[in-house]
Amino acid sequence: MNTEPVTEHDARLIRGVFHSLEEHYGWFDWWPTSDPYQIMMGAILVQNTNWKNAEKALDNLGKTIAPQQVADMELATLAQAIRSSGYYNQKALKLKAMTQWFADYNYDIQAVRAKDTEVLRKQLLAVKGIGGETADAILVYAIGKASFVIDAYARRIFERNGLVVPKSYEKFHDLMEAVIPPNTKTYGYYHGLLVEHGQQFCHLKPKCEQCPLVAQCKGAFITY
DNA sequence: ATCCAGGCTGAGG
DNA sequence: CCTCAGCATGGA
Repeated sequence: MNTEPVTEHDARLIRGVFHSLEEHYGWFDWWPTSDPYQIMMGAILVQNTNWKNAEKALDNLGKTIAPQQVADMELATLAQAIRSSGYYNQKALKLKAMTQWFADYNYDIQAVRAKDTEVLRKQLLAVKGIGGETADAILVYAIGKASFVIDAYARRIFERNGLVVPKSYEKFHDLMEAVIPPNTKTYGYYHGLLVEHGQQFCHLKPKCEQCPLVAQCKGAFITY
C-alpha cells in the first residue's frame, strides 16, 4: 500500500462518515455466503449487476460445487449456467481464470491464507477479469485479509459528503487504508455499510430526503 | 420502454 | 497518465 500524505480534514471526514453509518446501522455480518470458493465466484458474478442476479447464477451452479468441477466444465455450459448474472460469456472466462489461480494452491484455502496480503493482491489483479474491487472483496471476505474494498457507492457517498475523491481505484483504496487501520473485520463491515447505505439512499438519483446522513451530506443533490 | 445494478478489459487519446 | 465502448440479464 502506498503511503501518500492524508490531510487531517480528509481523515476526519472519512472517519466521521463511518462513525455515522455505524451508529445508524449497527453491526452486521455482510457477505451472504461463507464458503470461500462461493465468495470468490460471487465476487465475479456480481460485477456490475445486482446480487439477486448473481445469486441465481450461484444457485444454478450449486452451493456445493467444487472448483475442480468448474475447471472441468465446458465453457459454453458454464456460461449458460450463469446466464442470469449478465455478461455471461465474459464471466465464464473470468470464473475459469480465477479457478485456475486457485488451482495453483491445490484449491487449499489455508495455503492461500499463508501468503502475504500484498502478494495475493498482485496475483489476483493479474488474473483476467479480476480488478481492484473484486480482488479486495476476495481478499477480505474469502481469504480473510485486510484490504479496503472500493465501489461505486463508496465514491458517491464520499463525494456527496464533500470529499475530493481520488479518481483512480488504487489511490482511493490507499487513502482509505491510510485513514482506517487495517483490520479484516472492520474492512468487511465498512464495505457492507457503504453498500447497504448506498442501496437505500445513494443511487444515481439520490434519495436524500430520508437519508440519515443528509445533515452532513453537503453534496446531497449531486447526481453522479 | 428506458434505466440501472456491489466492474473489467483493451484500444485510443 | 486518462477516457470510453463493449459486455448482457433482470427488476423497477
